[in-house]
Amino acid sequence: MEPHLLYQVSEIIYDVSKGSKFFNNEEARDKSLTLKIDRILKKKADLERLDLGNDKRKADHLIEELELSRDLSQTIVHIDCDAFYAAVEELDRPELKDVPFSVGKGVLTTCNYHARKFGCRSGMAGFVAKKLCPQLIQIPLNFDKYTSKAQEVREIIVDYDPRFESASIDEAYLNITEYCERNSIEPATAIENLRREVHEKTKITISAGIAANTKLAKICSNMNKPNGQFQLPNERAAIMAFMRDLPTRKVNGVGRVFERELDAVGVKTCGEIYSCRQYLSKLFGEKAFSFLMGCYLGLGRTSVQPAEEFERKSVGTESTFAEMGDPTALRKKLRWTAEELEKDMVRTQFKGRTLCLKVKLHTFEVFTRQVVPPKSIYQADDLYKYSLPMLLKLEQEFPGMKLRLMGLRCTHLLSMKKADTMAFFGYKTKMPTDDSDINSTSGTLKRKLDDIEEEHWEEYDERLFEDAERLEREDELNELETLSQEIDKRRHHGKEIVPNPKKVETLDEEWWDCPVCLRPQRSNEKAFNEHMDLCLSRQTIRDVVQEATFDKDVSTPLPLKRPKTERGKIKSALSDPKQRKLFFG
DNA sequence: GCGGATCAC
DNA sequence: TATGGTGATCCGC
Repeated sequence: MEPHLLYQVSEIIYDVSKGSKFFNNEEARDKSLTLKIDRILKKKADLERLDLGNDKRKADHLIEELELSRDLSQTIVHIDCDAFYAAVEELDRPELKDVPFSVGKGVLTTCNYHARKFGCRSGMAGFVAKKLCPQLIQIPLNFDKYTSKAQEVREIIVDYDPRFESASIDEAYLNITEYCERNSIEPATAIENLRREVHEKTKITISAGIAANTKLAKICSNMNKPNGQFQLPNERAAIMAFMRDLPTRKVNGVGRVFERELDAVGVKTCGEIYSCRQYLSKLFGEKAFSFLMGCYLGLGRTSVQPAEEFERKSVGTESTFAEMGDPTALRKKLRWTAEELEKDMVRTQFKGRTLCLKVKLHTFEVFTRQVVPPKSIYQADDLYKYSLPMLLKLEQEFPGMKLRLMGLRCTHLLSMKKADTMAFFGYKTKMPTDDSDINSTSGTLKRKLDDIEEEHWEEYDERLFEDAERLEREDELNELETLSQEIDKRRHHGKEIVPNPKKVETLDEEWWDCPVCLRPQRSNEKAFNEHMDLCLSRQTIRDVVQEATFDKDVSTPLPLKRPKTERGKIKSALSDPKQRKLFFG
């Protein structure tokens, strides 16, 4: 975009935004970022007076170490559908092709390239975009449509890498090393074919980056966008040269804030990271330090992994609404939010051991509060019961508060998928391993699988898979009930939990120290007892898990996160015809 | 472990 | 008139 146009765009954005609550909040955030940067600069000035020889050696040592780990043997590809939602909409409504339009009401989720010429961007408020481009057509989201289109694309890329990794609905990482070898084809040619095939079959254009690892591939897919590709050779010199002049912001993980902070200490490009290496760890922390060293060297992950194999860490829901201050209305909204979350918890088959309430005030300030209920929960009644005290406390903290958003999220998840839970609580003698074969699967599913193997998968009736799923689900529910009771017994030392569903606890000013965890707790007797129960039960769970999971060594801490079981993998594989094919030859 | 903040899409 | 939802991670305390 031309500089003078760019200026006009930002001027318009400023004019329509200034004075709004949103804008005021942005300004406040900007101010605090400026202060943070001042602190960073002062710290750097202090460091400059010190001898940082040690830090420099530490950095150089890390560079050496990282260099040894450099793996140039893999060919990784990042593919990215161009303006995906907009492209899908255009297929249904070809008349949109030549006019600027955006997808998403209120805030633009994405927009086509015509709209971008006017300065419209994803994430922009609808009314601002309309100001920039009065003829902009705004259409609502059709999530189901995008999901099914994405599936069409995936059915093609699976032929290039059956273990591809979905990074989001419209992005994927592939490892095509083996594909290229097997077909004696150059990566660039293979990806040209892939892009052509995707376009022919789905009418979606995609951009691709080809490089030695995921970090580089992701950057490369942005180089010739839209509908283009870029390959960075798997050579150290080429990679170093590429990174040297690359603005830090281009790297995944460097956002608006980190870019500004780095800029302030004189780092605009990844190459400039090197000259600052002795400061980085003290200025930005150890994690950021090694991340930046990886950026300087152009290192990244060389493995890709199906997304289903990643473990989920939270389930949550949130929504924005017209400013609301009436406590009764807020309770009603909380109740509704709890009901929404229950649906997601059931859908994903999890209970949560902690519950997090998020609110956004009318000023756009965001606050979160969390509790650990005395048991893991997922039902709306429980979600509401345990989040209400947090809401009440916030009302005390901000008298007369008005909200524009409310959200609930469960973390420290407990999987309700039977295999996981059984293994977790020691009902299986051996933890499933990653590469265990299909025969290690037990129960209903295995029998079904044995049957299937005798037949040809393509001829197998889809409904029988559903039957298997349903049978298994019934099994799970029954066993889960038994298991749940067993767990509760163990967790509470045989004490009965007395439910008290209606009474809302008041928040006392007084605090007592819990004798188990030694932390201050509300002095309300019931709440205090519940908390103590939890503290005790945590210890009990540790004991149970250690007994069940480990032969001798009980020093390992509570494994909150467990590897996904083989059974889970098989189930996800069965839901995809291409992968099913892989399983059965 | 909690709450704020950042980041990606 | 008016600025999203979901999930992850890191830091300071």
